[in-house]
Amino acid sequence: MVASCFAELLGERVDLTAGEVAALARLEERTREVRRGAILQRENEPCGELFVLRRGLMMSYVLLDDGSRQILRFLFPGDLIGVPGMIYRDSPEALAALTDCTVCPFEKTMLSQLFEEHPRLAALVMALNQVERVALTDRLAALGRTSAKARVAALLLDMRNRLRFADKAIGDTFTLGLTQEEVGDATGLTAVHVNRMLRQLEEGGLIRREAGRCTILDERALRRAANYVDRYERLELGWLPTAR
Amino acid sequence: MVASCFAELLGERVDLTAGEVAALARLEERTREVRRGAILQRENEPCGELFVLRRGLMMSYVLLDDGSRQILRFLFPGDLIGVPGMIYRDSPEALAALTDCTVCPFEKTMLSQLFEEHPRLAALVMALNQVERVALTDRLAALGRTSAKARVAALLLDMRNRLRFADKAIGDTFTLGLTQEEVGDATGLTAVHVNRMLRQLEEGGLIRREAGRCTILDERALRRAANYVDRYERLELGWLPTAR
DNA sequence: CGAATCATTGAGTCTGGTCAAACATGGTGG
DNA sequence: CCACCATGTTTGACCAGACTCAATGATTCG
Repeated sequence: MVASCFAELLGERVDLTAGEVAALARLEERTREVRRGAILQRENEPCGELFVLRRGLMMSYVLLDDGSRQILRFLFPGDLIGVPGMIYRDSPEALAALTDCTVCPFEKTMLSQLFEEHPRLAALVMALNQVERVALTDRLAALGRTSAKARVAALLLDMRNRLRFADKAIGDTFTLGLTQEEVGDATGLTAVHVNRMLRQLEEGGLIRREAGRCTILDERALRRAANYVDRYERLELGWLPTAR
Repeated sequence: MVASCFAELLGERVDLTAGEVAALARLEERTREVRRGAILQRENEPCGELFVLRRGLMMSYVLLDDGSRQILRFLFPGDLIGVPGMIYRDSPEALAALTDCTVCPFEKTMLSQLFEEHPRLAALVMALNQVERVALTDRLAALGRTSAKARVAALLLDMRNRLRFADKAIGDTFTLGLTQEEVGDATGLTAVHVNRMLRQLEEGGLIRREAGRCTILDERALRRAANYVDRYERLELGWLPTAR
């Protein structure tokens, strides 16, 4: 096993030096197990720590007054999670495990140490923040201006791509690992309507579903229906400072 | 005039050293004027530069296939804009001026220099990125899970707060400076429906409108209607590395 | 003063929500 | 192995919030 899951993720983008790898490994010295369904961080409760997600699938979400939930983001191994804890006393979002997970908690002072000692890593972390930011604005535009069908299609494509990033063996068939209610909470729809949209996509020959697995039959058409752009591709990182 | 608009914004959060102020001033050595209505950066076109917004109100937005527009964010003096240009060759979002503006373009290599020489500023920039990220997720939740009235109310509160941040003299009355179509494109509604929601807020005694100005009559009720939290307040920055 | 942009209002439509029931699935304990 | 329960999926009938289209006022600007 690699020393650091986060280093592995960053290593996809740039060649890390031994010193950088060592610094990143320090973020993952401790581990904690989180059971499927368990809540790692509740909304509006103090958040002293940040985490690296090492294993499993998690989500961040908020609950509204009327009890409805908006899922903000799905979290994959290598993701830095609970980052808003860096600047707020109480967490603006909740973190929960969708599968059994392993997380590595670390103190926020570790981050400032990273910034001092490894400017290139700091810049890289900020670059990945930007990727996340752009992915969020894509979803914002989807919620504001696209149809229910397009939002569901976009979610399927995004999940497939992110699952594939972790497991290169994944092709056009994958296990979504979400209930239709969760898909609805991510796309701003009801579970019932998600079901109808999945059916439409299936009837249109864009996807096939069987036994909890989903196959993308016509990726081009699905991308068109979804207005989807993969933001994790083709990053320009030539401007990064030199490694230390 | 202060050397740097960005320094002024950061200076609201921490006491900057002379060296830091000087480094920030280098981001704003050049200036460019942008006319009201002009587009500084088109979507999907190469974006070589980043900018500091020095004067005026701008917005970032995306256009969808069907011609509709989603406004992602309104931009105020001191904001770093076009940041996604840091990692993508082509801009994922457009930038346009809502009033006559002054911007300060700078190269992305300037950023890496900042990261190397001023780790505290790098951390601070990242912290402000997080504020922006959380503000975006608030809007995501609003678009996904709240009513039209709530979204319009949230926009009013947010614009008032951000205008007040720049001009402390602003109280409960302010000039919104947006057309109802722009409000709609920011909230995922049509201009017609925005008009009806404003009317409802006015009839409910929450706001008053006259001659393009808006007065918040019952801030508590408006906050409640909007589910609004000001994310620009109460940041915890004690963990920042020491200044250089 | 005319043209253009923006705000307002009404009538009718449609996308997506609500409610409720039936159906599938999988895990559990007897 | 099977009955049972909990959870999740599917489907139908109906409803409502938000959209569309269209017309009329109000402002602003040249």
